[in-house]
Order: sequence, then structure tokens, then C-alpha cells
Amino acid sequence: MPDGTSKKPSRIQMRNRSLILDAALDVFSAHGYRGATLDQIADAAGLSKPNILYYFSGKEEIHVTLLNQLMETWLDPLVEMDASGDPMTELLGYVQRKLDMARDLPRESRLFAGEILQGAPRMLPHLRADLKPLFNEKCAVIQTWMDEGKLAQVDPRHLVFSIWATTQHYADFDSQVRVLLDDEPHGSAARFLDQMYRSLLAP
Amino acid sequence: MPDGTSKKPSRIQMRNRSLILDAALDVFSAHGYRGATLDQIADAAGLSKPNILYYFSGKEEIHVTLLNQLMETWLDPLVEMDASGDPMTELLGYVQRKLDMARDLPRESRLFAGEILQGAPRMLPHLRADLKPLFNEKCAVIQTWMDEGKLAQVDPRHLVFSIWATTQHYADFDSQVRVLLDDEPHGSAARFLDQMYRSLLAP
DNA sequence: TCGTAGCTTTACCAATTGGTCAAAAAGTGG
DNA sequence: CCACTTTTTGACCAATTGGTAAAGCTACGA
Repeated sequence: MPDGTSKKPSRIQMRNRSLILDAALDVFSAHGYRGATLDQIADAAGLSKPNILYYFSGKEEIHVTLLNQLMETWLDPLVEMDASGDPMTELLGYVQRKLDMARDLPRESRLFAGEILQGAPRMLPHLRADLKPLFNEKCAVIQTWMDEGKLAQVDPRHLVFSIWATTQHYADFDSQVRVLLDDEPHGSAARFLDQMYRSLLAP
Repeated sequence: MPDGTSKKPSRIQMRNRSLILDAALDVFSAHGYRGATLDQIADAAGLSKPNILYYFSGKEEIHVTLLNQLMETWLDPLVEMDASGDPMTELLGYVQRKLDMARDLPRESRLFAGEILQGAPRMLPHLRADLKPLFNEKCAVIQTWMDEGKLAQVDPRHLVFSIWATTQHYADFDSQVRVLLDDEPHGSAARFLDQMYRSLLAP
């Protein structure tokens, strides 16, 4: 069994594992953890169910693998926010990167949202270990910028929450957005958010 | 069978139906539609599973009933936004009412979020029939306010989206918020959002 | 008190679903 | 071509789950 414990993965293992993970991302993000079935994942991957279980020990391991892979991608835009850059530029840049992610990786956004929505049963440790330190560090950076008079004084924690909420909204609530809007929202959303955070943070 | 088709519901019917709906709200909002089981709902309601099915024709009907009941509650804060009131007061009031709802009705918020997240399979008609006209009407009101110079010019549609996103975030992503914050977030969130929308909308 | 309509439960199904197993098939190095 | 490893599959399970049937219980008006 190719359980990551030993050896190097063969070419075919790489291919099939990523086929499975991509299919699982489709299915989990569309139906949630309980709503997804191994048969659906197998169909989407073009493999048989027992073959799926040859590469992953079970449904849960597939889900956990996806969540783990997602974590770095997810934190990346925040990591890139540079304490030594221009505060307004850095923050507005962060907003745009998050908005781009909502457009380019909607499945990942919904997978994450579904997990958090249900109390983050498989991600609380990750949130504490990875997200929380980064969050605190970047909040401190923002606070420094404000103390230096480069940005208006607001609560950095809620500022970050509002950035997450407003950007991810376009992926997570896409079905609602599409009912209410006729045109593609990315461009107008980008302009709105730029305007909103510019006016909020102007010192 | 007490399928709403005839007669008046008895005292015991009223009690049990609301017991069931309250239990179902707990279970559906915590685990999603597929993740919830009739046994869980029955346990939470203190009734037997067949007894649940005496009052509702099936799992789906319970879910749909909850969604229908939710719709009016959900739209209410937006309905209350008065075109003849003071624009800034009305909009900031709307933000606070939505934030209060996220605190006071987190189960409802999560039920709604879960439904939208999965493509709103049982709510798209409602969104089109109820939400969309109201959304368009209120966007027009906001646009009028802006044209009169009472508010800064922003895209009303994205303004409303941002209000939904930032307020519901505290209910839907509660587990994440609680990891990142030590204190209770409602008061500080209220101040932050008031500040954000005040600065954005000041003419 | 009795009959009846409304309510509840026990016992049960059929379908779905996550997962197993042994055997077949397909690569792969010599 | 052969032995051996890796990959794939068909057949099968046990548990869960939404739902049913029919009998039993309860409230309540006559």
C-alpha cells in the first residue's frame, strides 16, 4: 500500500493521487463532507472505489489531505503582506489578492468555508497552530502602521475579518451573488473594496 | 395525518411541530442537510423517529419548512431600512441590526449559509422571488440617497454584499473567530463596522 | 363510561455507503 | 520470456439511514 510512510511515490501514484484529490475537491466543496460519497469521488476521478481506497486509507484521509494542502495556499496572501512596504499599498494589495483567490480558487474557498461553518472539526488544530500566530503577527504589524500614523486607527482584528468576509463572500455565496447580479462581479467588486478600504484607512 | 392541508392544528400539534423544528434547526445548522439525520433530530426533540414523520412527511420537508420560515426573518432588517429616513442613520442602523441577528440567531445564519454554500438547491426560487426584488428596490433607494448627495457614491450592490458578508461572518465563521479572539467580539465588531461604513459613506 | 379520532411506538425494510478481500491484470527489471 | 511487484477490479459486508406498517395508547366529547 502506498501510504506515505515509505519510499518515493511512482509516476502513476503521483498522477492518481492528484486525480483523486482534484475530484474530491470538486465533490467535497459542492456537497460538504457528509454529503460527498466515495462513489462520487471515484466517478469524478475516473477510478473505481476500491482503487481510491488503495491510494487513501479512507474518506477522512482524503478530506484531511485536502485541508492540509489548502492551509498554505490560504495563508499565502497574508504572509506576503510586507511590514516594510507602504502600509496602504500592502493592505489594498492584500485585499486584491484575497479577492483574486476567491475568483480563481472558489472550490478551495467553499471547502474551507464548509469546514469552518460546521465548527472546524478537522481544522481547529491547524487554525491554532498556523493561522493564529500569523494573524497575531500581522495584526501587530497593522497596529504599528497605525501607531506611526500611516493608517487610520481601527481595530486590526476586525479589519482582517472584514477583508476575509468581503472577499470570500464572492466565492462562498456565489449562487446568491449570481441571482442578484447580472454581470460578472469581479471587476466592480475590486473597485468597491478598493474604495471602501481606502476611505477607511486614509490617515 | 396532520399535513397542513386541513383543519386547525391542535395544541399538541403546535407544540410538537415547534419542538421538531427547533431541534432540526440545531442539527441542520450544525451538520448541514446531508450531515443531519432524522435520529439526531428525533433525539434532540425528545420524540421518536416515526413520531417525527407523523408531523412531517420527510427530512426534506423539515428542511424546507425551516428555510421558508427563515426567509422573512432574514429579510426583515433590510425591509426596515426606510427610504424616507436619514440615509446615514438608516444604513448604519441596518448594519447594526444585521450584526445583532448574527449574534442572536447564529443557527439561522449558519443554516442559510450552508444552503447558499451548496448552491442553494432548495432556495434559488425563494432568492429570485423574495430576495431579488427587495435587493433591487433597496439598491435603488441607496442610489437615490447618493444621487442626492446624502452619501458618498459607491456601488450599492457591493455595499449591501459587504454588509451581509461582514455581519454574517461573526455567526458563520464563529469557530474561527473564537480561535483568534480572546474576548467576546460583538461590541468591538459593532464599533469597527460603524466606523468603516461611516467613513465609506460620508459624503 | 365508551367510542373515536388523534397521537405514539415497536418492529421492520430497502437503499445507500464506507470499507474489505482475494484474485486478476498490468507493469517492470533481468 | 519469466518472476515479482504494483495496480486494478468484482464481489461482498456491516452499519447507517430515510422511511413504512400496524398495533397500541391517550385524550376527550357524548
